[in-house]
Amino acid sequence: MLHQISSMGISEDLKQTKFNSPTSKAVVNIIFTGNWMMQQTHELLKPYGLTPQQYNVLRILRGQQNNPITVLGITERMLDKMSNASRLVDKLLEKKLVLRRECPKDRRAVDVMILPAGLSLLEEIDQVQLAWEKNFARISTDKMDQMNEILDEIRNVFTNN
Amino acid sequence: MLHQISSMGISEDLKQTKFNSPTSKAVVNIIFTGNWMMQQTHELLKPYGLTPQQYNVLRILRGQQNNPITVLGITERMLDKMSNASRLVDKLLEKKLVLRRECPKDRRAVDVMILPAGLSLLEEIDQVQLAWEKNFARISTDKMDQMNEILDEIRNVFTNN
DNA sequence: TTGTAATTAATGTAAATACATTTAATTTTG
DNA sequence: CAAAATTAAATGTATTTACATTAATTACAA
Repeated sequence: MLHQISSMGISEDLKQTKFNSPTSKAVVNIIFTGNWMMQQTHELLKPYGLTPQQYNVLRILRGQQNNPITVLGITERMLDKMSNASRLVDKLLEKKLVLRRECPKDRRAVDVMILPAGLSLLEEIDQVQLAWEKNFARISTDKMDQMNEILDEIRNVFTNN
Repeated sequence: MLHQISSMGISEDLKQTKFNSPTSKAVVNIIFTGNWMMQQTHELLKPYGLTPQQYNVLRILRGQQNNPITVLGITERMLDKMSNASRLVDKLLEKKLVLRRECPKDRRAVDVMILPAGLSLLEEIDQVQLAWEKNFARISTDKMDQMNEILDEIRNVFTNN
């Protein structure tokens, strides 16, 4: 069960705030909705003892399909690059969800792989995540596509010019 | 139906990721773009010695138009509710950007107001912020409006049912 | 009224984060 | 080859965060 942290008030405030332009509003709106979405995810993960960052790392490991990935590789793929992949892997190791060993090709590097326990935990969470996403069913696929496109475009403003 | 997301605009690291649906992608995309946007804002604010949270509080205070607001009032309006408004106000006080005094109507509460120094700092930042937003000029106002509408709709899914 | 509940802000704290530094291994250069 | 530069991961640390608790005041109910 997800709890809303009195979004009524904040959403209201966002509406009441006067913005100079749709762009000015978008900047605040994206940050705000991103925080909100992260908070929702956080609540969803709590029963499974994972932080959103740990979850993100686990999913990256799953995406490797049984191939090991180095700590640096994880860092490059993380949503929030500033977090410390080393310590996140520590946490996952404590929970026995991943395996860590020296990389044979380069002894500076460390290979990390997801364990079956990690995979089955992810599968369990997948179910809940999917069920939760049904909350958005009333928003059309077209709209979601549109929004994804615009978000991508917004970030690209800085990458292609 | 599986949607293969073509992600021209998606950052390098998310590019490979396959999503099961536009909604699944949207969840990650919103969090990721929110982090990205926050990071941009953070860089923009660094020269002025403000964290994004302190900046947010200052803007809330400016929005009060010379009326005091309590610490609780600030908390309710903050983008990230979990931060500690009390300590944020402490920081702004150290910088002599705000005024804090006991609320005469309720001695439990504390009134906070922005000082002229705070206002002029905000005005300075406004200039830079506005200049930075010009980076998004090539994205049409219509698109920004669309996106704002969809983001609002996404959050509202949980408030109206 | 008086005691109980509630609210408001501040404080305590364990953990997480941002960022710098260190250590070890590898690559490059002279 | 040896020295210097670079790279990868871990570690140190100050700050921030999330969350619980406390202290003071107000509201409320018996």
